[in-house]
Amino acid sequence: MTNKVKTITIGDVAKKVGVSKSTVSQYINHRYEYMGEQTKLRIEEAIKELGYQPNILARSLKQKTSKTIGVILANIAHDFSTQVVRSIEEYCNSSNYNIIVCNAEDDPIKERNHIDMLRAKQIDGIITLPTSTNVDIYKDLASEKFPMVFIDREVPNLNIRSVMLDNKLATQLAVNEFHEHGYKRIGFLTTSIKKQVTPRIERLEGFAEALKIKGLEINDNFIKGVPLEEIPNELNQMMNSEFPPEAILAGNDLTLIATLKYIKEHKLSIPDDIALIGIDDVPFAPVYYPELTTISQPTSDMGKKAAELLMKQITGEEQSNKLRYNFKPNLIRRSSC
Amino acid sequence: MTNKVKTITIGDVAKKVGVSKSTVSQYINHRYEYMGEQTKLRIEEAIKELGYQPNILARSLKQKTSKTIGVILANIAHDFSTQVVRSIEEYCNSSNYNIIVCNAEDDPIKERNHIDMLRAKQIDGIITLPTSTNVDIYKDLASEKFPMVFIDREVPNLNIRSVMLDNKLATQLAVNEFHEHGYKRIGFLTTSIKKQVTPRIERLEGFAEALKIKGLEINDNFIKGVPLEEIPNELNQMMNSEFPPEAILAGNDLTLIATLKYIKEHKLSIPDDIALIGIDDVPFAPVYYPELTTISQPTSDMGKKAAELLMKQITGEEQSNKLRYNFKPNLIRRSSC
DNA sequence: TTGTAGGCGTTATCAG
DNA sequence: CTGATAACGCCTACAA
Repeated sequence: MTNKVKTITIGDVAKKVGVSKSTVSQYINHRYEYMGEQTKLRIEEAIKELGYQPNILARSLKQKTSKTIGVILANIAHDFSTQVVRSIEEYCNSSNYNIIVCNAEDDPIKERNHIDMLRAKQIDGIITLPTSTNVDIYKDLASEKFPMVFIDREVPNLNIRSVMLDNKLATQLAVNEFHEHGYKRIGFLTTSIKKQVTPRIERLEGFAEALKIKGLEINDNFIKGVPLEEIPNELNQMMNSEFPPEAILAGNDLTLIATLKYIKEHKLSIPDDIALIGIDDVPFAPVYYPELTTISQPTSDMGKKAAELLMKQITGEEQSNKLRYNFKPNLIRRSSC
Repeated sequence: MTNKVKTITIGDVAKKVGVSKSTVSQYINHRYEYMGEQTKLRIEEAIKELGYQPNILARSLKQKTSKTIGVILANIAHDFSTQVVRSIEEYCNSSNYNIIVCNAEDDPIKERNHIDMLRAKQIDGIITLPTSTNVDIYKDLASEKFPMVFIDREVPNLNIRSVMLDNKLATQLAVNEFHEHGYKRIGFLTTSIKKQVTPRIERLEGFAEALKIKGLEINDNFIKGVPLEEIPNELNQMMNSEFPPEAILAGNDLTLIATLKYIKEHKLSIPDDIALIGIDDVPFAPVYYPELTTISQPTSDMGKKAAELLMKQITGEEQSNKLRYNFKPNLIRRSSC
């Protein structure tokens, strides 16, 4: 075993100073009000000398709050995830909360394990990013009124707040942009396989609606949600159909790259052979040839909002009944369309 | 306050079944050996009915091990970081450990806070990715023999294992590749401002050595480690010098993108006006025009190794005295050079 | 095979 | 202003 130095406790400090544990505890928790200046200083010194560090576990056990929240990511590989995590962490740290980040790798089993683990660790709340299709996991938590916020997912009848992109608007922005440039046959590709999940539904709705408004044809063969590996196949089918799409909307960063790969391999040119817009403003968008037009999500605002909502739940602060917090996507016009 | 459902404990289960707490504890810890099949089943049932979940905090408090390790990232924005985290988590989860990921945002203060927090939470070990320059923080931990592994950083005389890229080789691969293509004046740009830190030293050494071997000139003005924002400036100076570099080695993903931006803005062409190699195989490298030659790091192997080494320290398993575990970079030849 | 008792390190209550 | 004492939920001897 590792030669762990004997853990030094509040008792050791107390003994050294010659006061009781309670007094030291007061000190640690900054309740100096009725504390002699002398004792205060002596405790301070003793703590330094002994290198004492409070055991948060013990505190949490007693206080029934761990000052920690869990963040479950569907897939940490998406830029969106890491960006959101950054702002969640920033917000939480400034409220003296810590976060435990979990990566579900798009695997519902892992997701459930993570949730169990987090609960067992007595975390005070959970922020979840879009994961798999199994939303029912969360029903129990919801019925216990366990503090929880979703990002990019809504579950009906569950009374859980969601921080969402305005998905309809996102696809509409794209379609309108395509339309302005004269493209008529527009495809929509994404890796989301979750048919029933809000973002997908909304994006499709927005997509279809926008096409309709512009008087463009809706072709189901050009609208696909498939695992990443199958993107090339789908593209192949689309592009080899009689009237192939002239423009493609890529649903996220990974889809975008897969599409670019296809385009490159088939020596197509953007936007002449095929126009392109990606949802998520990838870091290389402005340096690509041509520069890529994208729809950006306000990731850091979204993360912050989620953290804020969760904190309010945890602390029991008053909050509105609003269940959905919509964030506007932003079209960044560059040259791929 | 949130209407938390009364937490149900091991005692509740015991009461319901009509046995003692210890028996239930036995069950939870899979020590069925001397347990009646009956009791076992009844406990199982009771646990389900009550929805009992063990409180890991309490357990950790008793057992003095939290089955959790901390991972401190210098900056989660680097692809390298997230990739490493993924494999660390994978390894740990399979050993029934959890990880707490912290992002220092390149800020030493945040780093220190994270360390304090992690220790207070009684984590069993720490894996740290390259952070700031203040290595002394770790000296205390080292002297306590606190389980710890570095990635991409070595600290002399500290007896802490490090998982490293073979940095010398990385720059040599690049220089050799440049040389083979006939480039003579080669620049090296990176965001690392930590002068004393191993990777930087090694990369510079490797870089200089390789230049020397190839009989190329070493120009200090072409070798720069500056904050990301200043990359354009540095490039500007280099490119406007009398004999500007014909090739640039970008030290990481962010530097690469900044460099590409400069190149684009100045309408330079790759590799004719300027050849380019990036350390870190960015996801868009194969779809860029031209495809980008990169030096990839075996991120997932490195993460796994780090986790493995840490676990051995934690469990006290025998291990070699080797302090540095070197991983070979890999040149991915594409068309930017 | 199961129960009892004590303790892990902290905080809360209430008395002094 | 400070100190005893009893929890928090769990685990581990040891006893029965």
